[in-house]
Amino acid sequence: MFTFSEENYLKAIYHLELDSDKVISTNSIAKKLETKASSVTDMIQKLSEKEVVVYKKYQGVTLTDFGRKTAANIVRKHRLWEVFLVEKLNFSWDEVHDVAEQLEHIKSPKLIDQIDAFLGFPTHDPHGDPIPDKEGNLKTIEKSLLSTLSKNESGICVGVNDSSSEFLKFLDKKGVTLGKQITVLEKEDFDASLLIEIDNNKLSVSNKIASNLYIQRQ
Amino acid sequence: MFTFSEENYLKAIYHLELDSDKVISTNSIAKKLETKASSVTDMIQKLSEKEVVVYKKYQGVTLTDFGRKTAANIVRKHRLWEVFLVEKLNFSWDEVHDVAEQLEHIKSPKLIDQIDAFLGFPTHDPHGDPIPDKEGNLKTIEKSLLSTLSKNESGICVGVNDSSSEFLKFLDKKGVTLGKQITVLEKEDFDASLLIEIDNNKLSVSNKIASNLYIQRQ
DNA sequence: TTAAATTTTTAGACTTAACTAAAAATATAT
DNA sequence: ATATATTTTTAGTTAAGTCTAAAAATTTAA
Ligand SMILES: [Mn+2]
Ligand SMILES: [Mn+2]
Ligand SMILES: [Mn+2]
Ligand SMILES: [Mn+2]
Repeated sequence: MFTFSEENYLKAIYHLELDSDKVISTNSIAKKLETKASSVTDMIQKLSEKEVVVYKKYQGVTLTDFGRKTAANIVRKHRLWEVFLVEKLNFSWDEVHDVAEQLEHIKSPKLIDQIDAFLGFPTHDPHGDPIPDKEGNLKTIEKSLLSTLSKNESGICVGVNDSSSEFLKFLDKKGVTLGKQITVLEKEDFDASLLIEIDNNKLSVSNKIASNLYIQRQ
Repeated sequence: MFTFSEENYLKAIYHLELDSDKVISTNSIAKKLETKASSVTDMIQKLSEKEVVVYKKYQGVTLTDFGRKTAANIVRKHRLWEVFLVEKLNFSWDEVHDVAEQLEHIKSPKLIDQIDAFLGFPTHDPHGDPIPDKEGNLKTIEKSLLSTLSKNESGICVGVNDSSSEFLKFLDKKGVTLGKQITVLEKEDFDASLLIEIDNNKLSVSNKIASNLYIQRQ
């Protein structure tokens, strides 16, 4: 079994590997966990002892298969709990992350299996992120940042890149939620902002917004 | 905020106070938490600093109002989670305690309020124990140990004194569950065993069983 | 009421997971 | 290729929570 701290390190390394497929540096882990590089070195050495990461001094770290599966399982729990909170307990998508950060560490295989079944085996969490299966596999859907769409292209809003509470609340205010159809009406060269159509309304979105919204092209 | 360890100490003291209404000794806490008296002294001093207990060297400990409310809230969470696991996730009453021991430490007022509402504001947990309200008050129902009933008395099974998995599984096997009507047909002087009627069946129960089952007389 | 037994506290040590500061290794730039 | 900058590791502290062993206080028994 792993401590909370070990689980958080595993999850951080897992996420870093997913969006870089390179060896993960001490510093990048420190940045992600808002801790010091020296603390990371300590923990990495322990995780290496426990055979969840492969580590050579100064060479960064990679997850072993066992480590990756362990990490995926934590992410699985995190995302299933987020679905539960939204679907069953009337949480909004900007409120669930912090609670899920706690709930993901609860140790009970039966509990998470039952939550999964209770929710009807969801495949994605409230932010559009895929839920790893029990073996740790996740099927990613084809999705593109809104900022990469051309004029007149359209698609369905399927996820967010930034899932901070601020961004999510902003989207709520603008009426942008997952599942909505979006069409790019204009692209401004000047500031890379977009004029989009959503719910038969025109909405102007900055490049910052557009580079944090995932669209499934159609 | 309190650490897991502090919360467990608070809960232990709370339970000890409930079934003794005396000042609580260092040793009794150590026994309940399966730890050493010296560790208890350390922790008690910290809890005293935090003003959740009143402590004078060698004089034992009592909860302050704030401490009692804090402890009751942990028990509230524990029991609501137990109800959730049984009612919504198909756990049996002998499986829920260990998971609830973890879940009771999750910090999110909204979460527990929503669970409470989702469950329809239950008043008792799967073992018949009362669920403290948000102010920490618990209303206890009139109940007696089965062993205290006389011949020909009857009542409803409303709780267990021992909620170990072994005892609960044993009760399941014998068909004894909360809500069932029980009538005492015979009391044996020799070994204090009882012959009871339940579901139109006769069942012989030892004194050990009878002193761990709560009955609401009728 | 003194002695023995029990309970409780203190002192000192250990583990985990942080931190800072300094040393060592690696990467980058001249 | 050498100097500089950056990254990473090591060494040494700290705090929380536990432990054992010993001292102190309290309770019980003679
Ligand atoms: Mn999240
Ligand atoms: Mn999410
Ligand atoms: Mn319980
Ligand atoms: Mn219970």
